[in-house]
Parts: sequence; structure tokens; C-alpha cells
Amino acid sequence: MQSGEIARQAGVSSDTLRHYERLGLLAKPPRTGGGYRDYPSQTLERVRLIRRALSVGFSLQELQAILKTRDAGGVPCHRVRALAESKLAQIDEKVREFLAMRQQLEQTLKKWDAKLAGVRPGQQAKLLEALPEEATVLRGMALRSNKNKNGGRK
Amino acid sequence: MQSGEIARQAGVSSDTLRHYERLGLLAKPPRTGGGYRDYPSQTLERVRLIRRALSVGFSLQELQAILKTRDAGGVPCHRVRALAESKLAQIDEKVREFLAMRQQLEQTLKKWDAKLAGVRPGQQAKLLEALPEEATVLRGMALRSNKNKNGGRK
DNA sequence: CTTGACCCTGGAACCGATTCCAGGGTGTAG
DNA sequence: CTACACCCTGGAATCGGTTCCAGGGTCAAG
Repeated sequence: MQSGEIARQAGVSSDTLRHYERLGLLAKPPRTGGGYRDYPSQTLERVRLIRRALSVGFSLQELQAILKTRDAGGVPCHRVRALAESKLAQIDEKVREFLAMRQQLEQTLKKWDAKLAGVRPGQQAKLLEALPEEATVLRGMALRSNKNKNGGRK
Repeated sequence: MQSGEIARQAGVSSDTLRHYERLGLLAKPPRTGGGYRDYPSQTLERVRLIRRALSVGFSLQELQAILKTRDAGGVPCHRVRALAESKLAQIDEKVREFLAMRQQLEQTLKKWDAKLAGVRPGQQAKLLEALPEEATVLRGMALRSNKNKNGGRK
């Protein structure tokens, strides 16, 4: 199978495949006469495995270490389990942070609406001044959802 | 007040203040004879306002636009309100995504523990293979909490 | 005069996963 | 021979907020 084929089936771009290969997550596949990658069919499952692991919070770096151990015949299972457990805690932390943020924002919106009702049109309501205490700042935490950046195959 | 003073009081670094100035969130302050920034006292409140807005999900870019309008005497209030409302929706989306992730991971952990119990020590349990369907991937979404990167003043 | 604390500048590094780029080759159908 | 789709490379860009850097100046106390 050549790269585009794997990419399509796994729902990633072929750029991503090359990236995984660079990071050592995918073995370097044999090449055809023309220099094209000729992936063995198990690669598809491997890519899917990586995607699933990513989707529950593993990082490429972690997977790199784990898969390397495993490909060498090692037994990283307990390390994997421990890692997953810490992921769970981290997710909980994130959720807590977002909920705190949400709470602040919702309160703020209520306050603002009351305020806006009492301000003449064309006058500054100074909404931002009415923000509550600075809570935990989720630094560098983009809110925009980036799910469907590459949804369609093009 | 010079930069370190504002920084301390607002709980940010003076690098951050310069950064905000570069982005146009803070007006260029007058300088002392020696070239030091000499901030008017309102700047402190301005910085705090920015921090609060960040903490509920506004971006520096958005704040830049809003504050620019406002400083020019404009009335961005309704835009601000609408923006805040969309933030709320985005937060909800993020929470949903994280909870889905959490759910996946928790199920997975359970499955793994059952599996580990039945595998002889020293044998690969192939935990990663047992990951559930790839759900929504929170791409580029670091899990590590970065709250206290600069907690203490140094 | 020296020490030490503070400030200045603009540009680059950081995080992580992915994407994009230019400049070029391969393979196949018409 | 010409399109056209696909593949190759490695290095850089992206996102956002912050931090870090080198190389230099200011200012007060001792």
C-alpha cells in the first residue's frame, strides 16, 4: 500500500504518516522501484492505534517510547497503565479548570445583562471592568475547536 | 511606577507587560530621563482587566480590538457580550470533548486491569490494542497543567 | 569606584501535532 | 507527448501566550 492509501484508510494525511515515521512511531517501510513507500498492511492498524492513543491523551513522544520498547520485545504494559492513569487525573484537572472558567463567564454574562439594561445606547457599559477576580488562567489554551480542520479528504 | 512595580502588583512578568505593549493592549507609557517606563497608576487596573479577560477565555487579539475601540471612545459592549457568549459555547464544547476523552480512558483502564490480571508477568498485554474507537481528537491539546509556571516572583 | 538591583531592546525559543512549501520525480491513460 | 494524479525531500510555518536571550544602560548604596 502506498502512503495515500494508508492515509485515507486511517483518516490522516500522508504528511502525518511521514511525520510519524520521522519520530520513529512507524518503521521505515520498504520502497518500490520508483522510491515510493510500500507499506505492509499492518501499518494501517499501527496508525489507527496511534490515533486512538492520541485521542485519549497520549502524546506522540510517549507513544514513541512505548512502541519502541514494545517493538524491541519489551513489556511496557504497566508503564502504560500508570501513564493512562495519570492522564485521567490530568483530564479531570482540565475539566475542573474549564468548568471554573465557565462558571465565571456565566456569572459575568448575567451581571452584564443587568448592566446593559441600564445603560443608554451609545454609552460605554464598561463590561470588562465587571469581570470577576482573575481565576486560574488556562494559559495558551485555545478555545476554538479544531476538530474538522482536515475533515474532508479533499 | 516602573515596570517591575506594575508587574509585581498585577502578578505578571515585566516581559509580559512589554509584550502587551507591543500588541497595543497597553499604551506606550512616558519615559523617565534614563529611558525607564513610567506607568500611570491606571495601568495596573488595565493589566488586571486583561488578566481577568484572559482567564475567562478572551484572547489577546480580541482584547486588542476591543480595547482599541474603547480607547477611541467607541462602544464595543454589545460585541463584547456576543463574544463572551460564544466563548461560553466554546468552553462547553471543550468540556464535552474532555469528558468524552475521560470516559474513553476510564473504560479503557477497566478493560486493561481485567486483561492484566490474566497475563503472565513478562508477557505483552497489548494494552494499546485495546483502545476504543478513535473519538474526537483534541489536537494539539496539551494535557499537562501549566498553572504554576511562574507562580513565585523569583 | 564597585556592587547589585533594576531597566532597555528586538528577535528568537518554547510547547505539540500537524500542515505547508518548493522543486522535483513516477506512473499511467489518452 | 501531454495531462494529471500521486509521490518524494527536509525544513519551515502554524497556533498563542509567555519566556528567554545577549549585550547594554541607569541608579542608588557602600
